[in-house]
Amino acid sequence: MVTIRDVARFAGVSVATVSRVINNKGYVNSDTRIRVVQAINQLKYRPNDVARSLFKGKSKMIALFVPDIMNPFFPELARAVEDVCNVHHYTFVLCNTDNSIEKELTYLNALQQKSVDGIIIVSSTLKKEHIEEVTVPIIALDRTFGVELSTVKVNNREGAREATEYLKLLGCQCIAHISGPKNASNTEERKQGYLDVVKNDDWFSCNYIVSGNYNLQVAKGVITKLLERHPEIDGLFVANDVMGVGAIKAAEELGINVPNNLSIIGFDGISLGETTSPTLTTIAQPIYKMGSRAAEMLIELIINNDSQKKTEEFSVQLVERQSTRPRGREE
Amino acid sequence: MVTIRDVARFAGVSVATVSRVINNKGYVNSDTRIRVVQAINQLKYRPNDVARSLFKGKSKMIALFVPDIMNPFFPELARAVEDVCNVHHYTFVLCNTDNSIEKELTYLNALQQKSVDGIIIVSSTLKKEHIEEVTVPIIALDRTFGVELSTVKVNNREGAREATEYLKLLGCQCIAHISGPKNASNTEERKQGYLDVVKNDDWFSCNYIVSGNYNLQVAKGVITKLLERHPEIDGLFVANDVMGVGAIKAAEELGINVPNNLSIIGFDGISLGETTSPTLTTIAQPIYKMGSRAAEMLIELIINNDSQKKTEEFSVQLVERQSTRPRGREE
DNA sequence: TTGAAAGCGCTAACAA
DNA sequence: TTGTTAGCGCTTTCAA
Repeated sequence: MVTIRDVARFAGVSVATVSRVINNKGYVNSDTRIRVVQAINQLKYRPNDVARSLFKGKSKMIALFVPDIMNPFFPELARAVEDVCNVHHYTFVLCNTDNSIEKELTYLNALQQKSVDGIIIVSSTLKKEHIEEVTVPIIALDRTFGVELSTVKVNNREGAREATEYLKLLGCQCIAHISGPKNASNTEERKQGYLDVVKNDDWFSCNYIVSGNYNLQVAKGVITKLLERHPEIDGLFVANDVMGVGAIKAAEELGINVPNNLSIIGFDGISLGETTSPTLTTIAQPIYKMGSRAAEMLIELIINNDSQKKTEEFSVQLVERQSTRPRGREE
Repeated sequence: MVTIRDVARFAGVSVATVSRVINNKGYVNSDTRIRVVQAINQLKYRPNDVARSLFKGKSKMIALFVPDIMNPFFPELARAVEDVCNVHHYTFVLCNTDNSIEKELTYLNALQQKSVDGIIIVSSTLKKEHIEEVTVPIIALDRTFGVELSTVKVNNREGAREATEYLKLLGCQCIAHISGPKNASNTEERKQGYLDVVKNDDWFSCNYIVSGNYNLQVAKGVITKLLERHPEIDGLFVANDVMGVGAIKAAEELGINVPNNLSIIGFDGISLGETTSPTLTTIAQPIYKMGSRAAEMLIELIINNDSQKKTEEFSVQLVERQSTRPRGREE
């Protein structure tokens, strides 16, 4: 391995001068600089980032915690974060947590030992006491957890209202809601948005809310049961698109025509919703933008170590596809 | 930050002794050990991995290159690699290359500066000369590129043969092939497998092979044209599932009934193929196994620095779903 | 069984 | 404008 000493020797200068050249910092005579640059090129010298990290106490690495990269909502988020990392010369570390507090804590420890500069976290399980000892900057993404942190998310409640109102507008008379896992903050927000719209309706009953755990198979199962038990349901607001696909599958197997006899709307706007038949109407989040914004905020935080917490809330957008249709207007 | 010096001072020993305790290496009196352990716990000491890396010249990090994590084939691979990393206490770095040689070279450089211990690469663009200067162990995954490296892949040619023969068995009289991008090694292998089965048939013509670039939209476009121009086609072997979904969509829009009038078989076995309607028959790869095996091989390579190259070829499996059906047996 | 000290490759304070 | 040197926190040789 070629070190800064080798370069210094080769160019006939001190290591300090070489350091000045490679960091473009401090006074260096232009002739000297040229000699150094030539030496660097001749020797194909590359500075050792580990040594730099040791001195600086920073590693130029950023980590992203997601429950599971195999869940199709997360790759776009990961991609966005990585792209921003790239621009700013950070290395991107990906951590799948499986919503396990143990894994999260293990990662938190390991990453700090590696002097990771900052972490973007999608979590439903972390609590205040776990984060308190963490000294690196953290951004919460997609959902909050019991800690006050700078956050990037969407207005879930409003999006859920919009979804439910849209179903009403189509003429749905009985709208059920498939919700996410209890501990996720956005589960509650989306459920509230749904309730805002329907809770005072005559037909409404709590039985129309069931949890599908943000999981396709689980959702498909509970939706099948729900639709069998309640044939009066003609609208379904499903709290994410993965479960929305489960809803379409469930209806298909039950022989219920979507959208003629049942309108289904999801939440997220992942591309999976475009591949089903019918394609899935949804409340789309600006996923890529959220990921990249979170990364940018984190990098700002790393640089300025600003202790002020701020939440950036993006707005969602209704994307009309084939799984919804006005009641009584079959084709 | 608590350092090894602090622990040493607190325990009344030297840093060498503390080092011996935390690494469980060398002689340490059991009383001394207890004192040190207590000091570590009291002070909540965590060794600094950056300092360790600097000394060892290794970082306990592994990187994975994929074209784009948003392509649904790659998350499972990434997940597998990360799981294995976890078991062996490696940190997992994800790099999206977009099939760009510039990005790949930039990553290769950056990662070496960070003393990354090894790299798993899915690439169609890297060449011998780019890899020659790389000193860290590398494993090729999913496809080969012009370098002799230890490799984990499936027997694409055989899988392609199996797919095409399956279509023949169903009674297809005219089978087209949608291939991947020219530069990917598995594109050629799958195309060869297809040709093995059909090239001597009377009906066969090169016009039945078109490239869809492993991309849904591109594939959908070319397949639409192909089916319009050649209504005689009754079987489609599509070189990956993403394009297979494009094929189903194209047929749907053209009003061609799948599987009654056209059988479609994909390749990969990603779960996306289960969400379409009809679901996609496919040649499934053991994706998770391949990822985890690649990671295990890499870690072996890191430890033993064995220079011997070996290729592990997994076998594929036909998964019959709804997009294929015997000719003349409509339901 | 333990400790002193060199050194991994780099940066930055200080001196010249 | 340049060089000397003290660390960053750790591991490991060598000597005691």
